[in-house]
Amino acid sequence: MENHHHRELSFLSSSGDFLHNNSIDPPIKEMDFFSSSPNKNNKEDDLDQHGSIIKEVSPLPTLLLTHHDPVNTGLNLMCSSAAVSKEENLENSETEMSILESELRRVQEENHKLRIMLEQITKSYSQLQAQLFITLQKQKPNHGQNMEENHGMVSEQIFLNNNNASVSDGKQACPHDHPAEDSSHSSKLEEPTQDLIPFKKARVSIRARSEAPLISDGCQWRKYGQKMAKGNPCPRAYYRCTMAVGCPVRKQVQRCAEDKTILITTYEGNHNHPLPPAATAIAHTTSAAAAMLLSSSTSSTLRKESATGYLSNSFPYATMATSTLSASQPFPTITLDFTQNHNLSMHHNRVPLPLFFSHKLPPLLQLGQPPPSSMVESVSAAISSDPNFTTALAAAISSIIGPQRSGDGNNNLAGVVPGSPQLPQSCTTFSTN
DNA sequence: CGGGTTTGACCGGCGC
DNA sequence: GCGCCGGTCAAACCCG
Repeated sequence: MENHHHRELSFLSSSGDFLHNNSIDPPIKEMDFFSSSPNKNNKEDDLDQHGSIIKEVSPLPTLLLTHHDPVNTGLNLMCSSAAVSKEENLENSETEMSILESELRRVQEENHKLRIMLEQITKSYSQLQAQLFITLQKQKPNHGQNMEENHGMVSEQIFLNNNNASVSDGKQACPHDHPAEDSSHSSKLEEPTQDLIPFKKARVSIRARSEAPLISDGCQWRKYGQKMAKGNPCPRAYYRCTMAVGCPVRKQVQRCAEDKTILITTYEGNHNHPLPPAATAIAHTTSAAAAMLLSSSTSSTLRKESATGYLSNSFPYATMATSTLSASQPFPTITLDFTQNHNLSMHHNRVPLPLFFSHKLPPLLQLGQPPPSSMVESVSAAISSDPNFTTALAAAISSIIGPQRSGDGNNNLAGVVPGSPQLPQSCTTFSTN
């Protein structure tokens, strides 16, 4: 667990470093607040002599302070120069003090902003947890009531599915959707068994364009089967996670029948072991999607048009995808469609890859647009173009907070990361470029 | 030789 | 009951 936590920190830290290289605006420095970069230099030492106050007031790391090199340089010169008179030293000290004071005020302001941001993040996090908790509670009490609720859910999800086409072009023809099977499958949802094992059946689908036969998602997979699916000339491959013995996570990989450049990868289940950062982030995202799906399934309050917003609030790069809910399949499924981000690119100047996909996923770099020349530029573009950057930060923090709180069993939002069996098992479909 | 892939067989759910 | 279909198993095969 500790090791896992360390990995999460490293993941975020690296992101912070990328951000730090962008000298556009203060939020970049705010990300450095979470950086554990051991950046020690003389300037920091110099500041330490005067800066006990600074350290008490603000926990901001040295990276933030080192932005103001002239101040430190002046200190060094002042202390080392024997030719400077006492008066000049005094004057310089006063000047320096005023500079430090203004610096202190600025840091305090940034600290205040950080606090506000953190509060918002915590609030959103709590809301999501509460929503998930309510969902869990609703499913336990009496099945009779749930039957009625699910009855409503069925009709609603049928409604949602009927609107899928308008959200995701070409998706109808994909075997995952089977629009023609709506009636038969929707009737299944009325069965009590759906109430008994709803989590086990939850699925999330993500579609994207990819020439690669498989995407690298940070996990290790072993192929255990391949089948020809009805209505699709492309075979469906079955994989299971081999990162730990007995890990229940499985995934299916299949190309869309209509557009074979679209790769559909499906994840199912919760990992029972620590995950590498990339896989963790994906697991968070997919689990959030699954949680959202399950929440909507039971509460009947979440509608399709809010699905993307729901996801983008907790995992902002879901805004790159079109979210759709469907009850047309044997398992309730949510689809994150990344095949349409050429539209998004009109709104996001250069939409970088989801941070959590990381550089380990080169295929995803081909999402319909030229890849950024560097992660620095990617993140810079994200900052400058993505108004939801603060929620991106929230996602990153969630990936840290989640594992830390796993002990209490209630605080894991997306809980997929190591062992949170009480949380919904997700099945996510990735389509990559 | 060990680990991963391939592929036909098998199983269970579902509709007719 | 039968057939279809999705999902899984496991022996054979491949590869480094």
